[in-house]
Amino acid sequence: MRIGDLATRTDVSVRALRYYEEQGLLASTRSGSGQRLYGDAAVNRVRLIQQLYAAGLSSRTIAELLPCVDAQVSTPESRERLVAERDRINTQIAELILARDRLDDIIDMTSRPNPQCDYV
Amino acid sequence: MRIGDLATRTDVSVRALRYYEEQGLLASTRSGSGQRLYGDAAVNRVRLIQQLYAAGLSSRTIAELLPCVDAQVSTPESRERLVAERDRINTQIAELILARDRLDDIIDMTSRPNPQCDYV
DNA sequence: CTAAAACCTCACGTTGACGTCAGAGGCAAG
DNA sequence: CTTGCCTCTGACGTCAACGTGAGGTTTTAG
Repeated sequence: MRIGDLATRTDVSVRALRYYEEQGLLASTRSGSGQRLYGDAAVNRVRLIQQLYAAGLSSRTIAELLPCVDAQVSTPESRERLVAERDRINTQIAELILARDRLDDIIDMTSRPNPQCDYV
Repeated sequence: MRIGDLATRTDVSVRALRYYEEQGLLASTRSGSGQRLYGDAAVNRVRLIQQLYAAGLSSRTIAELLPCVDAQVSTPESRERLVAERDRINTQIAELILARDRLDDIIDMTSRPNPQCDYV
């Protein structure tokens, strides 16, 4: 498939896909005229990349991680890295839950008609 | 207290505090010579701001929200905004959990000695 | 055959939350 | 009174993940 198809299937922009390649996250073969060609596996690859981005990992970090995923092997260093990222995500989840609860409080607080303003 | 003290107490940079003021998030009185002065309440204010930033809200959104917090009143529009942000955070939490589980899988997968490589 | 749509490679623009440096003034201690 | 730290206001720098346009080639539909 060509880049436009992959973009449609993954709901990621063409520019982003080229960027992923530039960052070493997504490989492609080229047609005779130089157009990028992808196999079906690229769809899941892009989804994985998106998921890792969503988790707050940088291109650089993802680039260092993907070879482990591909080879299904991790060195002590990369494992340490993976665990560190997971812990960071856990921390971030906890922060988000706190913030959400805080927002809930604010919503409750400001939604309830203020007793001091009630009349009759 | 002066800005350096507030920075120390909240573990937020002096530059960030000035930025918050610039964005209308944090008020200060001024000394005769123009230095910013803060009351003790500023500490919690900054913490709230940090929490909302951590939740992914922009300065602009926070600026529109804080008056509601202060007045403990929300208009239908601001309430809608608050609920939308909370939902966004919930979505983000779900995404993070997915990503974390994915990372866990990767960690497991790459940590377990590969059976195909075992010998004797 | 031709026009539209998709693709290519530069390469500069964007955005947000600050970092950082410059140059100048303010303030408690010795 | 001066040394040293804190503070002030600009104002430019940063960084990441793309967006966007230029200028040109390729593929596809009719």
